[in-house]
Amino acid sequence: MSPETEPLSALGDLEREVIEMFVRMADVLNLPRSVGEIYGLLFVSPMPLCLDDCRIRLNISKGSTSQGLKILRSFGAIRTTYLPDDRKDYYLEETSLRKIASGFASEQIQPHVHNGKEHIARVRELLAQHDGADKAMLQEKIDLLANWQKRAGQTLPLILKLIGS
Amino acid sequence: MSPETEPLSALGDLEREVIEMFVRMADVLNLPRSVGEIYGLLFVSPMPLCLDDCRIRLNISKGSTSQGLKILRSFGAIRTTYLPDDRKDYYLEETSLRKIASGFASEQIQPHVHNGKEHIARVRELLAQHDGADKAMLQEKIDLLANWQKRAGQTLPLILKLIGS
DNA sequence: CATGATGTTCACAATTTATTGAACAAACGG
DNA sequence: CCGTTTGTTCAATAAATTGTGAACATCATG
Repeated sequence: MSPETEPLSALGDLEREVIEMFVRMADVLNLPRSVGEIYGLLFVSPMPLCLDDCRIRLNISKGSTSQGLKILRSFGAIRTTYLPDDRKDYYLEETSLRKIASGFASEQIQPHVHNGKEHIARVRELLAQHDGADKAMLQEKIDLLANWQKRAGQTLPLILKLIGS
Repeated sequence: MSPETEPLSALGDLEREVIEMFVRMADVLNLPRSVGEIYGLLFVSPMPLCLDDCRIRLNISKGSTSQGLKILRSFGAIRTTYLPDDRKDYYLEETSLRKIASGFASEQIQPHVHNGKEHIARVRELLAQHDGADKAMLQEKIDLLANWQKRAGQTLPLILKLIGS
């Protein structure tokens, strides 16, 4: 009569709706759809789930499930729990937005920012060698670019502070 | 001898390097590569460029160029200038990070956030109809989700303030 | 009008990214 | 050791995204 809640049953309307929200978030964050699905499922689930629970309920492949769980672990969006007398890994969603955002920032965004710094250094070298009427203008532009870079780098940690606990 | 600076010549090392930075930024922001290329070219260029200048120097198609300029206009990353005695549109990069970020936020991010609100309302409806032992837990989870949504919505404008002028 | 210059659109092609599933560890218990 | 359970990896495939270029609109000018 009432909708199923066991991990191996099909998804109910409410679960599907919540999962869809996370699929959209995944899209905004440029993560594979399956990552959103898995996190969403764990989020609505009242109990920790193992790889096969996720795979079966979401009807996705073993490979995608394994990859998706790995990505979610990589920025701390999920945690592992060990159930007694069970060899399988069970997963639990992290519910602290700050922790997730922080993990995401340091794993998926910082690398780009860091890389950007090296790039600017390289551009500055090239500018030193450069001769021409436009040199002054280029100097200004590159300073502006470095300034953007700096502000972006400062803003990230600030956002995390603002997001609070 | 010294590198070319005329709009119709091939790209110099410095230009290529700067453009590559913007291509990477485009990637982070989930925009097509060509959009990054076009903005980068306008950014390093000492003078406004028209569609054909961009197309030829970047060696991309007319279609991509037209689309890319449209996207950049859509969130105010570039502006149009009119040169006397010339029917063509010339484009100039916007150099205010605040303006660009603000345009990007309202054009590319807000829609998702807005959509999210409707979604939560729908989930709440479904929860009202829902019976089961897990109802209390789901209520908490959905409240948490709504809270995230709210904080994300508040954080966006705050970021823009922090980015300053 | 006819012409040429400028810019947009859109079906198709090329490219990139995600998913699948089978082969491969690893580890446990008999 | 062997078979079973669990999870990972990766080459092949499928799906989604981006780029192309030709056809089309627009408009200023003679």
